Amino acid sequence: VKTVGSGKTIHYRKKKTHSSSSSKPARLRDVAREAGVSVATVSLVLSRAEGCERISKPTQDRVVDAAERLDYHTHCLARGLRLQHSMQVGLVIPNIFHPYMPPLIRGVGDVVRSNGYNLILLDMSTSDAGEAEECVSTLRGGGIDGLIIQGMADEFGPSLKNLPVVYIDEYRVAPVVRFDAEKAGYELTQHLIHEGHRNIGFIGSDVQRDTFVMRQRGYEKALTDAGIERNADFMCEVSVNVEGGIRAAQWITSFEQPPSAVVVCTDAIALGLLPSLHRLGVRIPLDIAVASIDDVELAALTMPPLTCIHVPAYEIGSCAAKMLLRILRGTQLNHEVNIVPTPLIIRESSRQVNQDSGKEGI
Amino acid sequence: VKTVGSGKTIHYRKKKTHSSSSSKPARLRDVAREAGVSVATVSLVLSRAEGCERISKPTQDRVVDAAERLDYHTHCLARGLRLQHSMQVGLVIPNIFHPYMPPLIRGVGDVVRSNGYNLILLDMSTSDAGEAEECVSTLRGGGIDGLIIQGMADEFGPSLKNLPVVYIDEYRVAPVVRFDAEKAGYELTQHLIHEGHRNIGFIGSDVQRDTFVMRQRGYEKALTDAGIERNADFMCEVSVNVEGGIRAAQWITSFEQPPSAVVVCTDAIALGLLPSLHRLGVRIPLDIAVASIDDVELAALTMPPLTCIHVPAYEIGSCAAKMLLRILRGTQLNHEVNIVPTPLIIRESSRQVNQDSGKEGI
DNA sequence: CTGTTAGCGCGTTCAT
DNA sequence: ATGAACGCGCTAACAG
Repeated sequence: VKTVGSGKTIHYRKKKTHSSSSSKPARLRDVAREAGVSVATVSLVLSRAEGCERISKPTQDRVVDAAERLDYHTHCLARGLRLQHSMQVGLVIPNIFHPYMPPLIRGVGDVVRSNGYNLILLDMSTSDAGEAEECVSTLRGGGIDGLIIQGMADEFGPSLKNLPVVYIDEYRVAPVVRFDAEKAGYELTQHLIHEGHRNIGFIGSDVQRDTFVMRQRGYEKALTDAGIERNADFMCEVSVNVEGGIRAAQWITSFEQPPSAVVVCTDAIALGLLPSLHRLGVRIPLDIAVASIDDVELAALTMPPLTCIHVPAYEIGSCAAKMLLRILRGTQLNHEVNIVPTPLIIRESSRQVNQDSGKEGI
Repeated sequence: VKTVGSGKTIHYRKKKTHSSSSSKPARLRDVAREAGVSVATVSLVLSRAEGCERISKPTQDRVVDAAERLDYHTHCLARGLRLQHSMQVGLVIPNIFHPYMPPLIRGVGDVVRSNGYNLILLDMSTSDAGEAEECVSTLRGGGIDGLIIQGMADEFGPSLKNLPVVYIDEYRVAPVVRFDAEKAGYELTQHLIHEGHRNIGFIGSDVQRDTFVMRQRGYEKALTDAGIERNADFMCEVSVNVEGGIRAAQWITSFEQPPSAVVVCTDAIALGLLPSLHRLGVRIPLDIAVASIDDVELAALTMPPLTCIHVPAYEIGSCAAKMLLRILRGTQLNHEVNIVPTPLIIRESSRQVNQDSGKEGI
């Protein structure tokens, strides 16, 4: 019986079931009692899996056996508190509905999980600006060891102080992994020019994220470099989803003299655009050629198959996760900028002549 | 200076920066010192947001002010350890690539987040059976307060002991939220029968989850009830993704006398099937009518638009989350089975006559 | 080789 | 109205 301070002992939990098959989960001390050793020994044996010196073999066996019997599982919170890490990383995304997201999330998830970390998904689609920051603020205190932020760098100001962060698809922060969005817009436009188009439109995003600004800049630069004058009438902004594509189709058909080709800033829009144009009687690529950025899985299966800049979402996610893990292991990479390659995939939506079906995607 | 036990004091952290702008995050005791009160007072003021009696107004202000100055954030792990909850729930899904998942995830996320919980996403796509269970096992100890499991009930055995769980789309466990998959298969088949079809095929899943078994059972029952003999040749099993749809298209075109209609067990397959059939020269619904289950966003934009049983993924997710929260608040609902309605959405892919485009989805 | 115990940061009871 | 101290469960430093 120990006596501390003023000599009083307060019992928070009156019940002290010594039974080993209690409904309460087993604790370290329960295992220690069951195995007839101290908690330190149990901790030593169970934490260093297999690589545990100092403790005799028979003792180890007794401990492992006892833990098994009691169905013991380390208490994450207690362990985390002691070790000062939660083994959790957060992933902040603006919109889980974009078909670009699932592979990106899986890329992050695969890497962090195989390294013992859990993934906290922070889908900010339905949140206002302040909520995202507040949400992360809460997590700051021990909740997460690091953070990956896709396309929402602006929403987080000083609240990220002293928290390891890796960004995705950003241009004014680091460390970051992204593809060259300007080059993507440029190459797509250039491709359409090579196909003989001069009146090329651009369907942009109504949210002003850096990656979208760069895509548009690439489009504009390609026109300029080819000596083609820009026509502001041929540019529009819609929401980044299927609805946006539907609206873009209406926009295109509203012209007396529509562009002969359009660059779409992202597949999420193109996926709505193509079927909508088809229903409005616009033939692709005969009446209008279409090219887009992302190359999500379904882009190869639109009618006709969609010419795209392929953005490797899974690789981007896993790369970001790997970078974050390096930071968590102590490496400083404050200024690292990782740019992943984005090949141009030419399909029928932009080809003038070759109309034979049945080749792509099957 | 206090003396406990053998009278020795070990200093884990030698440095004791009393500066308020240290790089280390501020702790409760730092705020207490800054405000000139005890930690108990600070805890009292900061935990009960605004609704804090007992403490005088000026003291409260001093505390709040000090916390603000030091950029104090409660340490999740410490708080969780003390309160015996992590304020985190897990969501286990078999495959984030299925277009049914994003709205479901968001449904869960919205509800839990607005109740102060974080969402740990456990995407088991790339994991073998044991890994899923191991993963959850680790989380068990304090890591999560509850769990939502979609379509993977079999993978988890006794490891879920004493952990609040809500299932989605399961048939042999509870509490659960699901739609009536058998009715879905039944109504779709019945619809095709009403459209005049007799030779109706079924494209099933090659993984044997209950929901898929029930969908097939509904299809079979509808045929039986209509007095149509089942033809095993008209049933196949493919992987639940776009590739599966592509393979299903090849399967259909391999018949000399193909079925005049098919029920597809899920949109993920149908999304690959439709364009593939189109490329193989099969006209829909003229040569073959198609109907599917899920009604994901893009189902309204296929060519032609896809007849579906609409499954409200967001509602299912949010319903499961609400049920879990009720359990976490102490309500027992061990046997609750929540079945959400699934309307039949008839579109052009199954209509024999009405071929006018431009009505659906725009 | 094993046991004892401080302390991670917080919430809370009891005493003042 | 406020403060002192315990303990949530675990790891690690140190004693034996």
